[in-house]
Amino acid sequence: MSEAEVLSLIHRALEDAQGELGLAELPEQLEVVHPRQKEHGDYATNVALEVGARVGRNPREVAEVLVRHLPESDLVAKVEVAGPGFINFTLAHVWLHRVLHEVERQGEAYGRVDVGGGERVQVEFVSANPTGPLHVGTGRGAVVGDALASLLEAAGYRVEREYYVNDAGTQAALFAESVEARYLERFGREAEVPEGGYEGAYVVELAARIADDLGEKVLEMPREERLDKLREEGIRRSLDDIRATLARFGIRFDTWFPESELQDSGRIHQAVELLRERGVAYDDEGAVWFESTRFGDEKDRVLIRSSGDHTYFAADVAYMRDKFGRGFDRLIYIWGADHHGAVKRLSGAAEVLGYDPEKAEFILMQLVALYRGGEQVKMSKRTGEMISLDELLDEVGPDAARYTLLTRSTDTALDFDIDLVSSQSLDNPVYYVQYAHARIASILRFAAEQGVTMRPLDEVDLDVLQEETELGLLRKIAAFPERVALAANLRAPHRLTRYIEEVAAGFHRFYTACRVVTEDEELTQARLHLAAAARRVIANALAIVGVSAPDSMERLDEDEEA
RNA sequence: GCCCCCGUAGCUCAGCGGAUAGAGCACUGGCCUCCGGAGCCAGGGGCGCAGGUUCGAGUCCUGCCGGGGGUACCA
Repeated sequence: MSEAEVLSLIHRALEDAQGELGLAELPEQLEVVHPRQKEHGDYATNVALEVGARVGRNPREVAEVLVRHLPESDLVAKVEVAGPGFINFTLAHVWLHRVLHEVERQGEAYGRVDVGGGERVQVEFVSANPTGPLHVGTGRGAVVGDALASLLEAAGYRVEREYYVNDAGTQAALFAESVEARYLERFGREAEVPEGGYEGAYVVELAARIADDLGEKVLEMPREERLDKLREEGIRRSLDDIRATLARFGIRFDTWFPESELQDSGRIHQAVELLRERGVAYDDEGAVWFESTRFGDEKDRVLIRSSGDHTYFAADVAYMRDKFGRGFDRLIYIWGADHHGAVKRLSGAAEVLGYDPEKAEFILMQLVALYRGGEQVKMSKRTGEMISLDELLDEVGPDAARYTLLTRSTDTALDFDIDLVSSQSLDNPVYYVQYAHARIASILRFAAEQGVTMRPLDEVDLDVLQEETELGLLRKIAAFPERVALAANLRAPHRLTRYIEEVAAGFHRFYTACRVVTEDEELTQARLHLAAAARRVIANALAIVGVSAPDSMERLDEDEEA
């Protein structure tokens, strides 16, 4: 609202002054920003700079003209022309006080905005092969995908979360053979994990569980039937494990979409044939190829191998058709950066198939490098040398793990040192913001204990909130909706964790400078409402990123053994 | 070679084309008769290099240098 109000003032001034400025057309895009320097007010606009450049007049003069034409508003305390020609708006305190009413009125919904317009968007994430436990790298995708989905919901999109289950390709077959080997060994038979198969201890345990559940009956099956059975049993159990791990992170999916469904229904081959009809697929050396060089790829890529098996890419094309066919307006893929090569291909295919490539967004996450005690831990699913996400959660806890994975831009590679995050966990910003929340809860408890009852906001004189730290906190609280919109538009959940830290810092500063519960009843009432609003914003924002907002935290044990 | 990401404070990272570039950690010095000191305040230090676009560039474009990742009829 705030931005819109200021923008409309500027717009009216522009219309009014159009003739005087000799401006043929109004600038189509007006914008205001929050200046970095406090002295520059709450909002600043650069229109005068743009208009000045366009009509060849000194921007400061233009700014002066515009200011003369600005409509009066009792929400604006001061308007100034500054620097090269910025117009700075300082909001009246009344405006800031008003935000507390807004927070109270909207409650849990405060911060929600509508930039999505109810668009149906599907976020597909994790989608790790169900051949073993999730590891830390996939953890980043899990957390970012889930937080982004929540963020988009808060921004007015209708969101569905989906996990694509690779249960039909080469890896699934290798997995089945690996499980088979361990299963046979379990019954004393000679067997070996195939070349390129899954060597990890996980498969041994999994085979043992299957052997316990099904006994020897799988032994007698013909090979092909046995492999089918073991693949199905193995994948089902892996998915259960994956689901359990994700549940610890608070992540759930609306849909688990199996690749086998695309294969069994013949839709992968259908998709390939469609590409052929559009003239971008051809046969060569017994395989079917996609002309990805048309889309900037350095070479064409195989869709169907000469063995008759489809590649991941072929399934991806069929899968995308399926997604759009289900009526989503927008698809968001959360992929690891190691898959970036597939992006051009797939969006090329989308274009050929008549979809708007803009409607399929790819968010590439740079990789997570895991460290333990300063030493990098090399991970390989094949050899089974890896730290699972479960182990990480055991050591660090879901809140700290989740928050840490959300503090950085997805464009940045992330070094995650387990020892550092767990041993220095008190320095983790997640505790900083949770502490702010708990502190506020504690104040509210204290007030109640003192017999102070919060009056309805309508009966509280908010005008007593005039301290710099009070106003600063109010500004942070007021900014929540626009921060949600920005983070959603940028598809950047880390923008939100940053914001939460700003609110927490704003609160801590306020707390240090201002005592809430005092003899002054009016001031106490106003400050209680301010604190409650800050708590509400922290809680709502933490809910979006999926981190808990505790009402109390365990006290540090000062007497810990030295 | 080609493709993607990154290069900002001693370290880890933010930064919506705007004015005097911010946090955390680390370091130094302060702040509890009172609501939780897991806090607050103060201090030092920084946009890889070279061009270009723009009234204005950490931000956009080109080239170079450095780091990470990808580049299979693997996923």
